[in-house]
Amino acid sequence: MDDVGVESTRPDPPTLQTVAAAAGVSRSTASRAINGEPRVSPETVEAVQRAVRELGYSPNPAARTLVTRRTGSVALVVPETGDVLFSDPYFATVLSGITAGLAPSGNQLILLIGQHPGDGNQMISYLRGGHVDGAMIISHHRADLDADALGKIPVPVVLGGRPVGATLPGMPYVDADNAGGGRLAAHHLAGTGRTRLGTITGPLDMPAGIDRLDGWRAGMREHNLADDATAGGDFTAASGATAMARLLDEHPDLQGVFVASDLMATGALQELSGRGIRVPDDIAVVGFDDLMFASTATPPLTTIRQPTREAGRLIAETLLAMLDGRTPEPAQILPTELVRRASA
Amino acid sequence: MDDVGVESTRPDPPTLQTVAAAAGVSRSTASRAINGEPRVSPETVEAVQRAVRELGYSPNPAARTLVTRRTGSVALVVPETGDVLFSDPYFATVLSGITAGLAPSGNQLILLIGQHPGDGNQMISYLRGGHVDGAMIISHHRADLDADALGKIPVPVVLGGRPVGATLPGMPYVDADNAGGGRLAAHHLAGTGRTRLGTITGPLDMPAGIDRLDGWRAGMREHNLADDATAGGDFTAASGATAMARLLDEHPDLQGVFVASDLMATGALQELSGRGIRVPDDIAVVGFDDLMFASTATPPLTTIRQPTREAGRLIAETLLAMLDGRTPEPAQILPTELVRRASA
DNA sequence: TTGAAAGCGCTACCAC
DNA sequence: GTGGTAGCGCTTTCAA
Repeated sequence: MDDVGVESTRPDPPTLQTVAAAAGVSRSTASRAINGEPRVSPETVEAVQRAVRELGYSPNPAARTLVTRRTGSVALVVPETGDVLFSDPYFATVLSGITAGLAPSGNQLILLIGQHPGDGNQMISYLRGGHVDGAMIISHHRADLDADALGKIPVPVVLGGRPVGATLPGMPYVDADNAGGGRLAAHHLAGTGRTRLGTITGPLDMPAGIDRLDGWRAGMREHNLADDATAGGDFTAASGATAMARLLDEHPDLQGVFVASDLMATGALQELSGRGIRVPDDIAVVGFDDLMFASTATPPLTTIRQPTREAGRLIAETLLAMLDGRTPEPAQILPTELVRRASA
Repeated sequence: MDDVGVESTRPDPPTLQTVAAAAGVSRSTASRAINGEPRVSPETVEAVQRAVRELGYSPNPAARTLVTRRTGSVALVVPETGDVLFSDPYFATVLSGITAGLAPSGNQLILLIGQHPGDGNQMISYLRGGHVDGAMIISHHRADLDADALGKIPVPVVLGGRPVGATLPGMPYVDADNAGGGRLAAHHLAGTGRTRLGTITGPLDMPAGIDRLDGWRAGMREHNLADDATAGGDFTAASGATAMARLLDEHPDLQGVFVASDLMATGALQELSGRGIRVPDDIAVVGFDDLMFASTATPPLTTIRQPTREAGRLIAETLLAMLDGRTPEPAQILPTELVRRASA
């Protein structure tokens, strides 16, 4: 046994060559056996598999990507800072749907999280670099979607949420029926006989913020009610409390409020409780999302349910379809529904 | 202009060859210019950069990785399901530290999240595949650390948190002084004259759970107090409430409680408030972490602060040092301190 | 069913 | 300071 190189330097990992030699076949055949191609004899497959096992071989992904032009991974882009991302259960839920949808394909999910607000375009350069086969972009704000920049992404992209302020040909999106949900909230609150109603909106540079407000206003109009009582939030609990305070100060006669997310609604409930205002007796509250918080809030939240997990799954499946060369629906809208609990 | 190929098929992206030709130099020179190597004439650099810009060239990462044997990315492994991950601000904070620590190196962070509890070993196979240059593993449970499996990872690994139930040579870790923090909590509560004290622990298959309990018990012994009142949680708010309920039922004379995380403490506070028990008058509460929740809780939490963000940064920097060929300290322990607020 | 050989795009060594 | 050339590990024609 030659023992060159006394240094305990890490040995080179086995290559396809090593495996082929050990199995007594050529590299080509070894490759075919490993990739499960049809025309390989059973005993050859067996021999190769044994060699793989014994050598602890695993294919070099870079080499494979170089020739197949497939990386086997897709990106999930979230142009929010980690703080926001991790404090809203919406993300956990949509992410679980995405991983579920992606699972059968064996693709690896690469999560790109914003470091600083507004560096969405920096992420886009990552997508252009050929690191991934496709991408999903969720929770985007208007500023994140520079149509020119997005257009240069050389891989399929699916959006979670309608793009706002940009036309993006060939870039399908999956969204909930936010406007329909806003209308549902309006109808429900108006249906209780309350007439002085207001809303706490999401960020108005996001489709989820804009469309829920639009739906709410449409509903108000249908009931001939004023739609002027609004305060803006940013989907965080703190902003919900602040907005609630402002709404109360400006409209002391308020009887009901539609809050555009459950997380903000928890903040609003806290503000109401702090002021000794009873829910729903004094003011009725309707939320949006129906995740976690809604049923455990005090009182349990009446809310508009959107199928968040299902949306995640659909986003992933749509991307997989595109990777497969199929052309998906340009827009897939999921229904929302009212869930009655105690708060309204 | 030849117009072969009528099909509007996506044109091949430019390669180094294309750039070199456009700049009137060889591939070698173009490569050096692009990688900022010293010995290239300024005018050459200029010409190459212009060609890059005009062609919209970006280097093929697979080809680069194949020859340099560096992927330019590192993995963050979190063997928790998305739900847990996204509901505890601990992760947001440690993640922000990690991205900050990684930033100067230009490495891309790849987040590997558990899909099902206990598939930590599946992630390990990803690490073995040569996709990344190194890895960080945080929030690991005993079951996630199979020493044999980890030993086969061919890249540097840094652990966030002391490994439990396994000796892992060459695998450094960064941790807070959890035991010290537990003792601090014991001293503080005992120092208020309360004698009937209990604790809500974290998961006892995690170092953070074990060590905080050990420290607490040591502190209790030093004050000659009984340490039998304990209930176990899993670091979620819900488990904190459940454990608090159990503790109250089993020890009606309880005067103070140390809860091993702020998130669990919020659950405990809710349970106490629901039973009409006043904090700190009837029962004093000390938490652990000092993130977000602690100061906004009702009442504001007295807690043991650990430098979470700093830990994240240190984890990243330690990994970078290893990628650089340096040998880091096998263990880096960060100090904890008592933060006095209203709850104890 | 198998093997030989070309080549994916890039870096790095060597000469000049 | 620059160019030629070999080769990273793999898949994929093309022949046999």
